[in-house]
Amino acid sequence: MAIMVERARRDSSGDRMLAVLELFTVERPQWTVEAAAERIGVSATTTYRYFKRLTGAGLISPIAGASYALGPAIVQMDRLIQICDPMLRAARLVMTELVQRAAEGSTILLCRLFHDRVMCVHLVVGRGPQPPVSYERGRLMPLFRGATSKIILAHLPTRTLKSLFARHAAEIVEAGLGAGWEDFRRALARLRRAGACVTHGELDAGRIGIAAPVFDRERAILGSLSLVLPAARADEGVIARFQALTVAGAREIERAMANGSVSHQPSPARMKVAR
Amino acid sequence: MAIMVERARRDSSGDRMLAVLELFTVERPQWTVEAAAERIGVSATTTYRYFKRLTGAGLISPIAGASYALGPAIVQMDRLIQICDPMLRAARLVMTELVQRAAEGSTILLCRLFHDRVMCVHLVVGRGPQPPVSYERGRLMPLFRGATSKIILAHLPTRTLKSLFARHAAEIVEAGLGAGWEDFRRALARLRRAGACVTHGELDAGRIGIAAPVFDRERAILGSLSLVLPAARADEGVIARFQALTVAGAREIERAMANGSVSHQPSPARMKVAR
DNA sequence: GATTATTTCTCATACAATGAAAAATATTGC
DNA sequence: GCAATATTTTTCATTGTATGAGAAATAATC
Repeated sequence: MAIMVERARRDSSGDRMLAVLELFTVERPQWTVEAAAERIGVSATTTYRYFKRLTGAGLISPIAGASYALGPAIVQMDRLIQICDPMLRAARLVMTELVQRAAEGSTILLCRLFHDRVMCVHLVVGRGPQPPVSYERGRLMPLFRGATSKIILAHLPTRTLKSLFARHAAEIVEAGLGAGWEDFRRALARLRRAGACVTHGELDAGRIGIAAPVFDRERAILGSLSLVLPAARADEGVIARFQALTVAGAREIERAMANGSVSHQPSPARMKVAR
Repeated sequence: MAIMVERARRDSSGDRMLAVLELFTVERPQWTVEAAAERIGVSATTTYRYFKRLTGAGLISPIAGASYALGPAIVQMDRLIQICDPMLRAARLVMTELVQRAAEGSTILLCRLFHDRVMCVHLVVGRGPQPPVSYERGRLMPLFRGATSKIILAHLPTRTLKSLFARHAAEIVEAGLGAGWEDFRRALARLRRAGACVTHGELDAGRIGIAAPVFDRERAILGSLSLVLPAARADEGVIARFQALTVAGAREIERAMANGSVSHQPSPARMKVAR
């Protein structure tokens, strides 16, 4: 949740109520009113008011004594995303089919671009024993590392890339995406031309990532479909074959979105990204 | 989301920002600033401010043109619940094992009591073809209907039951849980004694629900474990056998919680419920 | 690169959030 | 079941910040 906190700090307005939500982390998933009050620097009275409102909205829920944890609205809204996100809807079946055809020990990921962050929104674990991938559903992925993110990055509008480069030049250089703007630009153009991105052990040691971009009807990038497989099983031929499968999967998702019972979410158009 | 809306209306304070979140429903999963402004009766300027804050917290995220949908923080926080809720952690394995032993066409549900609502937080679908259960993960369940809810209800503190009865007498009568307070009380006592609740087609026609209560270390009710199976496969003997399995599963969950790597969420004690 | 759509900024006003202490309500211990 | 304690809500005067209209800036579209 590091990024969320960082953003909150930047937010001009003193909206401390939403800051309460950001207190809930894996390290500390429950908070008392008192502890939260101290942490956000507000009186107990006001914190009681915040907790009451958040509880009313179902975002948090009381448990044990004076403690609160995240509440039912979170689960409810997550369901909404699962049901209504057209990309996720379309991808579900494609991913299940793809994983059957992939190597043993493979995992399929669907990642989505949210504004200027990438997150896994669906994951299918294939047959065969395997360690979990480190960026499971619900963890923000680094924007500049891993096949998944890189292939998305490669298809962001130039405007966006420029501002990203300005803000994250150091990270970009470190990730080996180019030493300067022109270099970066050329590296991404190469990825675009390839139609997919293959990385070796960038996020998880001993595993290969193969990612293909997923576009909306206006050809704007929505996210990516990735196949993660153990490096042990992969020679060049295998990689080439799975790359083709992944790209085909991405195209299938796009087709399913275009046809699909688009009853719920109409037409996702261009994605807005960091300025 | 009906209940959430209802609560919001009751809330004394004019916290219209959280009301924005409640606009996002299955029927309408994306909103423009303009539409939301009109709906909640606030100027466009203020609505832009709300949207900006919610976006900053990751609760919503811009897509297509002027539209917004639920954002990455929802998925993040849902992961937090999945990882940190001790009951859910403990139940995962138990449920997977239980579903193997259950009849074909069975589904296992883990439901949690949140304050005064019950919601499915984990679901495992067994082998064999079967229609989905109507209360999948993330949908609030009716408090007075279905085995899942009834067995939870039966173990709420008397105080709580009294206030629930006062507020929902009509519903309780309609659900056949008793015509008056004493009747209601006795019906619940019977359920408690039975140690489980079995219902026939109360939520889904043609299906039987078997639910066992799950308690925390202080013996306060946390939620329930349910087995849903097709009525076609169930005679009395089968039901008795699966009831035993379900109860055993609930006990196993409790044991796992007690032992379990309780690193994250310490000791969930007494559940606070509606006054 | 020009036009249009979307978002942010500015600023005066009013309304609502805030904190301390008291009152009410739950929870716990006996 | 009742007393003691912990937790939550209310009250009320004060300050502060949210609010809306329009202008300015920025981003999207052609």
